[in-house]
This record gives sequence, C-alpha cells and structure tokens, in this order.
Amino acid sequence: MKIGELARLAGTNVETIRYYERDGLLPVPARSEGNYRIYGETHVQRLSFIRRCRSLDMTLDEIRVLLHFKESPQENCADVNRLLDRHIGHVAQRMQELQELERQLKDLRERCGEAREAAHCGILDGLSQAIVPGGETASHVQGTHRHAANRSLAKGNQGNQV
Amino acid sequence: MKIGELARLAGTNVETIRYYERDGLLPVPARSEGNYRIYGETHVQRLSFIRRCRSLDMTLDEIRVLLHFKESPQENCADVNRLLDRHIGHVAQRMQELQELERQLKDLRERCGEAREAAHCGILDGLSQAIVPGGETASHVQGTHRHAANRSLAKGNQGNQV
DNA sequence: TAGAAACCCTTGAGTGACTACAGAGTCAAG
DNA sequence: CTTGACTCTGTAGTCACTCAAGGGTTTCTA
Ligand SMILES: [Zn+2]
Ligand SMILES: [Zn+2]
Ligand SMILES: [Zn+2]
Ligand SMILES: [Zn+2]
Repeated sequence: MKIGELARLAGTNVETIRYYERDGLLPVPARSEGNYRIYGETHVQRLSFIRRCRSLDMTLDEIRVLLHFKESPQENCADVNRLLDRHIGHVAQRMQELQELERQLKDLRERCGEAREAAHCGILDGLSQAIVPGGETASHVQGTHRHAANRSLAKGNQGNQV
Repeated sequence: MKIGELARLAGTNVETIRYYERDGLLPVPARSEGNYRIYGETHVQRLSFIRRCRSLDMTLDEIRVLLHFKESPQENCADVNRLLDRHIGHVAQRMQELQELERQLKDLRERCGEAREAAHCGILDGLSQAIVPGGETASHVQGTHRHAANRSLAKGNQGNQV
C-alpha cells in the first residue's frame, strides 16, 4: 500500500509518517518504480502502536523504548513496567499542577464579578500582585495550551480501527 | 538598572527578557553609553505581570490582551473577564483529558503485574490493541511532558517578591 | 593601573512533535 | 491526452523560550 492508505488505516497524516521515518521510528520502506513508499501490514501495526502511545501522551523517546521491547520478545519486560509507572507519574504530576492552577485562576476570577472600568478590574489588580510561592515541582508535563499542531492527534484517532 | 537586575527582580532569565522585547511584550528600553539596556520600575512591574500570567499557563497572546487593558484603564474589562473564563476552561479541559489518560494508563499497567518475557507483557499487548475511541476534545491544553526549557518558569518564580 | 572577572551585546541555532507549503514528478480514470 | 488525485523532496514555521559563540563594557581587585 502507499503512504495515503497507511495514513488512513493508522489515523495519522502523511507528513507525520514521513517525519517518523526521518526520526527513525518507522523503518525505511521499499519503494515502487515511481519512487513511492510501499508499506505492508507490519507498518500498519507499528504505526498504530506509535499512535496509540502518543494518544497516551508518551514522548517519542518513551515510545522508542517500548518499540525496542516489542522487537525483543525474549527480554524481560521490567523496564516496560517501570516506564509506564514513571509515565503515569508524569500525568499525575501534571494533574496536580493543573489543579493548583485552576484554584488560583478561580480565585482570581472572583475578584471581578462583573465588567467595569479596566482601572478597577479585580483581575488585572490581582495579576499585578506578588505570586503565591506555591511549591513548584519539576515534572516534565507540559503547559495548558494545545495548538493546531497537536489537534491532529485527536482528529487522527477518531474512527481508526486497526 | 541593567538587564541582570531586572531579571533578578522579576525572577526571569536574561535571555527571556530580550526575547520578550523582540516579541513586543516589553517596550524597547533606553540604552546606556556602552549600549546596555536600562530599565526602571515600570519595566519591573510589567515583566512581573507577564511572568505571573505565564505561571498561570497563559499564552503570550492571552497576556498581550491583558497588557492592553492594563494600558487602557478607561476601557471596559468585560474582555478580561471573558479571557480568564476561557483560560479557566482551557485548564479544566486539559485536566479532564489527563484524568481519562490516567485511567487508561492505570488499566494498562494492571495488565502486567510483575516482570516477565516481553513477548507476554500485558502492557505491550494492550498497546497493540485498538484504541478506545474516547471523546477527543479539542482544547488547546498541551501534552504531558515538561522539558528543560519550561522548567525555568518554576525556577524563575521561586523567591521573587515584587 | 593592569588585568581578571562579571556582566552585557548580537546573531543564530536548537528544543518536541509535528504541520504546511512550494514545486516537481507519478499514476489512474475518462 | 488531459485532468485530478496522489506522491516526492526540501524547507520553513509553530511556541516559548534556552544556549552558545564571539565579541564589547564595566567593575573589582592586586
Ligand atoms: Zn512520560
Ligand atoms: Zn474585570
Ligand atoms: Zn488559555
Ligand atoms: Zn510487563
């Protein structure tokens, strides 16, 4: 199959597939006479695995480790389990941060019940005061804004059935 | 004061200040004879405001809007309130996503109680199956991994008192 | 007063995980 | 034989910074 069909089957977009190839996550595929990439069932499996991991917010490096173990079935999976535990920790950590954020933001929001002159807006006032020195933890979980770039993951995962 | 002192006072690093200037968030400051940037109290205020907003995970574009209202005290602050409401929504949305993620990850984790051959690891198996087509929502809240780049925000905010 | 250390300058590249585009080539249907 | 859908490579852009090279300036100290 060509790249477009692989993309459809795995709920990915074509550029992402080429990106994964460049990045070493997908093996370099055979080429047709016309220089088109040619894929088989194994590629669908592997790409689907990657996308599933990505939908669980793993990094490509985390995924690389998992792929290694998929390809070395005789090795002990203790590292897989550890990786997952650590990643669950990453998610939990970020959730805590976001909870604290939500609390602060709601506090702030209450400072301006209804619209008035910006000069007396409780929100702007609140933002002008010192930060509560909340325990900043160093998780590797990212910020609060998902941009166009990331939305394709959600889009890609709709209606894919491997 | 010079850029280093501003950085100290606002809990930022120097490169970030120059970046904000390039990006139009901070006004172009006066220069000394030796071509050093010279700042005053207003810069400290403005930069602290920006950093406080960033610590609440707002985007620079969201912050630009807030800065506009800080500079137009006679305007009505309804947009400020709306912006904050929307941003609270961003955070809440991401928290829901992460809760769903955590659930899926914990399910997955239970599939491999203790280490064994990778060939029979319940986690790798689970990741090889179809995705639960969970309701993917299009928030703008980002992923699960915070990298070195972002950690400075936490670091920067420690012990700053404007 | 010399020289070292600390600070500052600009420019350009790198981060993660992609997306988007330009300009070209390939292929199947009508 | 043309149209249109698909594919190719290569490059640049996203966000909010961070880092480094290779210089200049200021300040402290011997
Ligand atoms: Zn992780
Ligand atoms: Zn208000
Ligand atoms: Zn927001
Ligand atoms: Zn296992």
